[in-house]
Amino acid sequence: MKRRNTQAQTDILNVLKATDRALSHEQLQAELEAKVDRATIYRVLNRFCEDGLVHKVMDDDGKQHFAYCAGCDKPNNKHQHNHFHFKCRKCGTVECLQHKVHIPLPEGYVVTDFNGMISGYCKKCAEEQQ
Amino acid sequence: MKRRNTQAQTDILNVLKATDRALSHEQLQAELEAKVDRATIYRVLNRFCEDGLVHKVMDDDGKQHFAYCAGCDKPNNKHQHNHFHFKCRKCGTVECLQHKVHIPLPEGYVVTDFNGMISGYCKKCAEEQQ
DNA sequence: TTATTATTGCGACTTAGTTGCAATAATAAG
DNA sequence: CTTATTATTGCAACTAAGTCGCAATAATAA
Repeated sequence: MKRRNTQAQTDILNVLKATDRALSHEQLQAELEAKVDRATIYRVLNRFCEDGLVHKVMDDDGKQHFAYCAGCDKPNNKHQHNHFHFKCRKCGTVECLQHKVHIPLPEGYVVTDFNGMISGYCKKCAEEQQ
Repeated sequence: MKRRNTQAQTDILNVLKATDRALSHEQLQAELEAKVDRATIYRVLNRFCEDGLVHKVMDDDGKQHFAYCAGCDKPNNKHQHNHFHFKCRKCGTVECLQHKVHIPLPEGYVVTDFNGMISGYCKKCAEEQQ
């Protein structure tokens, strides 16, 4: 199953590369100005995840967000997304936090994925709040 | 809006108290042997969350899980769920990890919620794996 | 230029969770 | 104990996110 170069894919990747945020499908579609089909966007994003180009984060409403892998660790060719994300309850942006975490696991446990999400108010929205 | 004591509520709370796991709606319903309506279960669980009796965790498939608050911090009457959860990809159980985390946030940011989920294989399933 | 097959778009579908509303039942009032 | 109040329940309908099958399209290879 060899990958092909398509307009949809480069468009989507460009949108993701142009921001340091993790975008929801909705936000992505808005940026793309509805030029790409819903289902296609999801399929492209999932392919990107498989290829390690992008990582997926789940917010606490159960919505997927996708971010271009910029500052992700890659020890021995394996992607690691052991950083947290912050979601602002007001403006809805999801951003990657720098801080890397290592959680000690009970003996014998094997990790495959990491999903860390903190919600609250970003500086701008917190100030506007009262 | 005063709370009332009902059968459904005590049943649900008892199921949650009887385990150290975070249960999905599905798992809970199985334990209850379908005696309680789907919508009611969700409503009861959300009420428990509001009252700080239970905490909600999102797994990386976007599914909610609920756990009785046993080892949760309560500094000045405010609940804190700053611990991680581990979800086994094979048996599907979600358990609370002891390790508490503190993530440094950019200045001016305000935290309201914390959701940390690690996926992989628990000891039992990891051993059975190969 | 043609053949192969990955990718797309469309629509239908699934699953998790929510909501409106009438019926039920826990508590308060008499 | 009886009645009134209203929180809670059950049901069905709904919503929203994400997936899937399939025929049409379009990258790449031949």
